[in-house]
Amino acid sequence: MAKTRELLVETMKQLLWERGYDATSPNLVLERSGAGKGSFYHHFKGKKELAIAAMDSRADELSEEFDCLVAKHSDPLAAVAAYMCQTRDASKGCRIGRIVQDPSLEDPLLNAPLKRFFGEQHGKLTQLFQQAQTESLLSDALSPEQLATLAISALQGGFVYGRAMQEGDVVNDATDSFITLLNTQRLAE
Amino acid sequence: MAKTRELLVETMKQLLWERGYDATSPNLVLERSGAGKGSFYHHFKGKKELAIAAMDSRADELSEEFDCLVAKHSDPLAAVAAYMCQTRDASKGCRIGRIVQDPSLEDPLLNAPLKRFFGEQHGKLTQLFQQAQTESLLSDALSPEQLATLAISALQGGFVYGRAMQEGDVVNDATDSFITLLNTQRLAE
DNA sequence: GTCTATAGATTGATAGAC
DNA sequence: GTCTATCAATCTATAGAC
Repeated sequence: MAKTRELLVETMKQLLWERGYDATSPNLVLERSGAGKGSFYHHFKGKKELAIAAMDSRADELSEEFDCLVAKHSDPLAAVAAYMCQTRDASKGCRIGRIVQDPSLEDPLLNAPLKRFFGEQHGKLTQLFQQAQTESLLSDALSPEQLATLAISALQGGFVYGRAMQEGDVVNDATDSFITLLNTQRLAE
Repeated sequence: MAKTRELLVETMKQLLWERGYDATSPNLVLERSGAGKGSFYHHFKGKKELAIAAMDSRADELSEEFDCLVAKHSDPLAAVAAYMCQTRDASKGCRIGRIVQDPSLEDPLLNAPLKRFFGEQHGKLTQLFQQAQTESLLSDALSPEQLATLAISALQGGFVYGRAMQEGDVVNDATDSFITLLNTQRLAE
């Protein structure tokens, strides 16, 4: 079936989340998906190509989740808060940021989906903060770009810190702290 | 010489920084240090034991750096700012946070040095923020613990985001943004 | 399009001479 | 305390039958 390709991509997405790129072998993908080696190398040139397809798919999925969540809020700062304060588990790691530190990710081809995702995410957050300032909901002590950078970093760093401390909840302490600090910059209407 | 052990630890520290734990093979340590396999397995039970020694050494080194820097500032918020805004390079990664996401770091023995370091760092930062609030230099909109969590996360997340974007400077955008936002919480004297 | 068998390199670790 | 030679396992990938 043509679905074998899709099955391999979905399995790779799961394994990239659980173990990252370097620690995920083609054998592991095949064992978990039930596919055979021949299928794998028929659909993909190798591990790298499959991983790129999986990361692109993951990036699209997370982007869509973000857009859906933002669409539910007319207040741009409420949208940011809703995004940041979703319940997460640092022991599992970020579905996409999890991979960033793998040595192989220095390869520009492998890194491209990550760069695209984080770039787009930064743009979307910048736009929300920009809108909040335009609507006089937010002080201009920081630029929209600075706030977007800090939002992304607080989230990604919360995952790192939480995993190091072996406490999955810590990632939400980090995001909650960011939102609390951000709320001190709200302007009265 | 007894210095071979020390040489292996230093080489491992460098490689853990450059490549993390899983991607660093004993062979690589030996090749770079010039030591032989016999020496390695004479001084250490294996890769894991060497890595723990290297991480403990790194944690002590970074802790000492932090203490030296803090000792130079009587204003606790100036100390935090000086620490956060040191020039860093995300492409190299954090000398210790770099390793957190490696799959093998789920092993509690391997993770212990990281947990110790980040725990201590959080304690020291909490104390600085606590002191700032006691001296009425800082608003109490956020607890000292929350601010410490956010400081650590902004730094670690800045490394992740910067590496994903392949722009080493981005880590300092993240830390600068945190300090700028923190400074809005300074109280007039 | 899928399978099994196998290749060649590298992994972490051990053996045994010196 | 240090060396070289070697091990079994695993890695990414290929070959070739069906």
